[in-house]
Amino acid sequence: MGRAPCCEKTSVKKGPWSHQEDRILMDYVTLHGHPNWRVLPKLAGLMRCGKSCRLRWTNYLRPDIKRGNFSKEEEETIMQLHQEIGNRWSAIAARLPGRTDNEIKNVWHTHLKKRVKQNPNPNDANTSDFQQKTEESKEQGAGLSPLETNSSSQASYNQIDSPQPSCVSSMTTTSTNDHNLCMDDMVLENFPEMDDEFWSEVFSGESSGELTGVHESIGQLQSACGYESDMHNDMDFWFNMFTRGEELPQM
DNA sequence: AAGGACCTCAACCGCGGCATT
DNA sequence: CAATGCCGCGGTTGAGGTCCT
Repeated sequence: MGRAPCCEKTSVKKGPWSHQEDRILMDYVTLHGHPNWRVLPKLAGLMRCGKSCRLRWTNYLRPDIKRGNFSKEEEETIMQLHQEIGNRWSAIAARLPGRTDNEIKNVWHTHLKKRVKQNPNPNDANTSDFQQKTEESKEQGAGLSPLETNSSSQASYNQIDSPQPSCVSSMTTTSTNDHNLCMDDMVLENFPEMDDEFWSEVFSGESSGELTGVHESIGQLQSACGYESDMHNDMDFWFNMFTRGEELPQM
């Protein structure tokens, strides 16, 4: 007997995620967590396979994802770890906070593999011709890296019903604009760890109305953004924070 | 300016491992 | 212990963007 299909292929939507689907998934996971990916789409009202939802969440919607170009340090780490443990992307991702295995895999296949091929010693990788060439070509191209181009073209993400994933990247692709505070930098400074536990804690006290320390910080952040802290506004608040790149005030 | 070649990366697929029944 | 179900991983694909001629 073969393995049962992960979902009913007929009634399942495939392909790029729409803005609305992102919102539904994010709202649902934020409120209820993801105890069972298989039934989650049904409960959330999404015409997606559970796997697809999990992938979307882990690769894009998760709030602790760091986006933007990989730093040299990160690239070196990837090359070193790859040399040590091979194609174990998830293990490598575990050593690079905020990076996903998919992202690392892509970077490996598109850049690092070639670089390593050309220069097997990772320590010398920085000086390889390939990297110079790559960086040169990146700097050309209208003066924007692909990601920057991406995020700028998606600056009006909330107006476009586009399946683009970089709702988060518009905030976290930082460096060029100090005014656009990086969500990671800003929030992580205030909150030690934003993992699943964090998020469940964030919303766990909603019904009781009890504010934990985390809630207080969030409350401050929300009021600084002009939000009142109630259930409905929490939803809008976090949605805007993570998907629309709403600018954060200094705390 | 056009269009073909190449590159990037989001998303899908299938499989293995582990937990549960 | 076998069957079943779910999750997570790694490989692969294909659409869209960019570069080159």
